[in-house]
Amino acid sequence: MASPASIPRTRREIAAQGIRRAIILGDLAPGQKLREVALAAELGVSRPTLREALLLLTHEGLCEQEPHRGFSVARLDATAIRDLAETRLLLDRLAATTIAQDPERIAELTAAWETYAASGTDPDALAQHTALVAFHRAMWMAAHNDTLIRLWPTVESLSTLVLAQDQAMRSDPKRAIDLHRTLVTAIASGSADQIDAALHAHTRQSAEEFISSRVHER
Amino acid sequence: MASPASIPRTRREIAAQGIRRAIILGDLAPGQKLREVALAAELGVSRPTLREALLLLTHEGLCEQEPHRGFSVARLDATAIRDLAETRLLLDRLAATTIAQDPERIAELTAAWETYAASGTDPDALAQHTALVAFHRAMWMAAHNDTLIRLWPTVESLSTLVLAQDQAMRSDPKRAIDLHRTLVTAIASGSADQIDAALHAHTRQSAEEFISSRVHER
DNA sequence: TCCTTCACATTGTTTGACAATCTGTAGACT
DNA sequence: AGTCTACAGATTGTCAAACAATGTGAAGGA
Repeated sequence: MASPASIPRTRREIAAQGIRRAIILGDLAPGQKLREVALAAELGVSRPTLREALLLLTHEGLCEQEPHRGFSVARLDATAIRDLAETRLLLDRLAATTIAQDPERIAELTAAWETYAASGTDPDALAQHTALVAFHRAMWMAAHNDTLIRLWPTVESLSTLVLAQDQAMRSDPKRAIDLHRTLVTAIASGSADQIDAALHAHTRQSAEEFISSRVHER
Repeated sequence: MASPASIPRTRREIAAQGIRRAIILGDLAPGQKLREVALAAELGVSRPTLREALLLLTHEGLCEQEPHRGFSVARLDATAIRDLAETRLLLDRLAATTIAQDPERIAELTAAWETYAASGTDPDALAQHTALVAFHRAMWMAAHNDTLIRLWPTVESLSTLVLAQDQAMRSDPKRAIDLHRTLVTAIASGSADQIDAALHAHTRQSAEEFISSRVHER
């Protein structure tokens, strides 16, 4: 979701949302070519509008575009996944430490976690994913850092791609909720060490697990 | 420049480049509304193509779009500038420490600095800006971190906006080159403390200077 | 003076089309 | 037979013109 908090107002946004959904659900596999006419027809929008949507997704990182070869669903290798984990760790820490300095922002974060915990056990994979992503987005927004807000769409889509590439990533929902509660608690405590520990447990470990679960690479 | 290293192959890219240039040069002021028909005519492209270009710039952060109110040149307040400085500090450090671990990457960085030093004193403001930006881009690319590469366009455009908002930022070119040589040296030395010091001197101090130089805010 | 209403301007989107480029296949050549 | 070349089809990049939806500003009324 590029404009996540806001309800899509334009047909372009609706189209983009539909494609994101298809990628998350696995209906569009990484690397798959996206033929404009067919997609436009399927989504019920014109080709120019579809192209605007695809361009949006390309900039988010969900799609790729080569001149005269069109758009395709982006593909991540193990290195890219590790890079994402490393970078996210830094930025998550920035968000976390910023939040930790302001009780009001801690309250925001706690509220976000409660929302997530309430709907994070939904049996539907998409709903689960959406809830988890919403929590992380809320965390970045709670930091009230303008640059983080701008960088979020790219980070969100990269994360989504990682999840979309392998169902194995969607492991135990309850364990995930616990993991994030630990993070919220750590932030509320204000202890830098606790925050670091929780973040490592969260981001890095997840990525390592994910990579090691994949034997083959292209 | 969203696709900076590559020569623009499509008319969309040419249009985007033209708009970026106008913003950097100050021909398009922050906050200014961008009327599609006029701009399209001026750039010699059709309205749909122009919209694709504007969408690109919007995602980079150079422009903003409100539904049915169109596109305008983005505007940054003091807080946003400080946020950018803080976030860049983190990511620059990631790039720097990554580079420091590999002699080959250090060589890449050094080569980039030499290129920058050679053309950084150009009297033309645009050329100066381009050279400086190219150095920073090269630094992020030299880290070979996939996520950094993806995040760069956004960071670059935010930085460009900061520069575009005030000519005062474009201070002494020679001093700037020295500042960056210090950074390169620090990275080559591999000392984390030296890297941190150089980065602080670079990013943060520049931003603070910039903010303090501006009395008024909107 | 302030608010409402309406015409105008601009955006969001569509349709249809054409040139440029890519892709895959069939035929020519070694 | 295997490899290269040329062509036809498919797909993309771009354009032109148009219409509906929404925003904006000015004229008129309370």
